[in-house]
Amino acid sequence: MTLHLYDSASRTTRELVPLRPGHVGLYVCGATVQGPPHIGHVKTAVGFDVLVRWLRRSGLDVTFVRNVTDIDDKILQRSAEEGVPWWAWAARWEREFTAAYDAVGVLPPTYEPRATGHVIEMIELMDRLLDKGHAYPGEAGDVWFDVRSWPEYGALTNQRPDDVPASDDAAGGPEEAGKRDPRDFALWKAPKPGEPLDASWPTPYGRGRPGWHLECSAMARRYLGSAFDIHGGGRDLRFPHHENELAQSRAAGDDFAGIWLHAGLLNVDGAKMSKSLGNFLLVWDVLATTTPVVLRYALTAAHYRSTFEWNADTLPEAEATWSRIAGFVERATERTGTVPDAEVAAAELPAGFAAALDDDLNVPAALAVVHEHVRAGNIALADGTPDEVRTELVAVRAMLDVLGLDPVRWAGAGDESRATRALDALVTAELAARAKARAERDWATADAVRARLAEAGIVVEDSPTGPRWTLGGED
RNA sequence: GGUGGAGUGGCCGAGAGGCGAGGCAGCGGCCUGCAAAGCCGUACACACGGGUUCGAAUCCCGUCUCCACCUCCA
Repeated sequence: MTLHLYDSASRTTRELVPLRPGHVGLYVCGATVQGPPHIGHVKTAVGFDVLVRWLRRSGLDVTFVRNVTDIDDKILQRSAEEGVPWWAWAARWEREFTAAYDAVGVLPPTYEPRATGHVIEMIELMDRLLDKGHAYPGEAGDVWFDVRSWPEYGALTNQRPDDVPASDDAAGGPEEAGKRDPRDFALWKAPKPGEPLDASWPTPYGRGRPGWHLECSAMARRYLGSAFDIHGGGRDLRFPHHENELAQSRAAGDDFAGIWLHAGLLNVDGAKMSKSLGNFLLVWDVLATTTPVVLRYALTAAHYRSTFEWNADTLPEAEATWSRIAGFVERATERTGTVPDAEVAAAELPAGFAAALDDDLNVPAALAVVHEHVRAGNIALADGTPDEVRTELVAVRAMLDVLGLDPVRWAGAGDESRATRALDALVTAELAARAKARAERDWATADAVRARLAEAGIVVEDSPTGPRWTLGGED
């Protein structure tokens, strides 16, 4: 079986057949950097990260482009309120997004183009649309897409053109003067009174700045070509953003995306996050209460297309499940020795796992296979041979690696620190005292040692090969 | 109003005509000096009402409820 994906344009599941054999071009709409990232942003990013990892693991060369929208109405407005140049405001939040993606293990894209760096490409695209009669300049210097000239408008979101609501671009403002149809949307926006001069660029139609939708069409073409394999984004972007992208690119003569992927959004306590409901979760606030890998696990564990229902149980449950998985990998590694990353990357994956991911990235079903192998590994650890333990360890790590969840990689270098070695020496001394007491059947002394260590956040577990210690959970 | 998605056991969460995915929690057991970890066992689950079928959580009709998008959205 090969990868099949649910294409939200045709509303069918389709086999991914790369336009260029062995290569996949992927464009994902990134953030408008107007404020700090919330967990919904990283939820979507983690979903596409699994896609990228699986494509690469399947032997495909992936060119992954994820844009940054670094200019828009809200950025101009917020930065003005804060008295900061708009470009400094955008750069600040762009760095925050990058840090948040890095924290949860989202691999960086091949390229991350900014809207403001691609005005030339946007002008070229507008020229093509103007030449073909699909765009026209408005009276105030804006450039509009002519919806009536494009009968396919509405195709992506299954709307008949007549049902498409009126565009609200500059609704009621003088900018709208000369608009031919209420549904026409802005390709290019003339500067509004009071906007900084450096927020506009010269064009053949006058100074102005990008309309939101234009940048993605222009940048996808620049880096992936006029036709490419997959276009992704959050479900909220289907209309108008992606509908408009599709219309302007196709009207300009580009084939554009082959498959459209839309990630389910994240609800908190049953409703969309909003500041007024008080259920708005910033990435940094969540990471103050848990570890990045637990957040990653929680966000990875649901299907990418489902609405993610976040509630108070989400993190504790993810923590419990993650501990089970990571605990096995840790114990197995202690038993068999470290498995080289290269061996993990080259290992054959269990068929059920691969089949699950090939079926529209069914991560929950894939994780069920992971758990089956964790159980088999635990059984081998109890009464199997080292070879059997190692086989399951490699399988589990290989599968988790595809999901961006290999515990060995997440454990990081901290375990080898001098502080850890010093702590190990002290704990080992304590455990030696406990072993002596146990040998003498002095349970009170033995339990006192264990209690003292527990007080310090150190968990002692006895195993067939002797006691082992770990640092306990966060709290 | 238009468009799309969803309702699965105490909770989370896949599946999509016949074999009870998986996880978390609970209960019983094994192991342990006691624990922990692990293992084994443990569930009249598919919103409601009809229908099709030898057989429906899955297909059809109807009803109810929830969510999202409809020019700020990931």
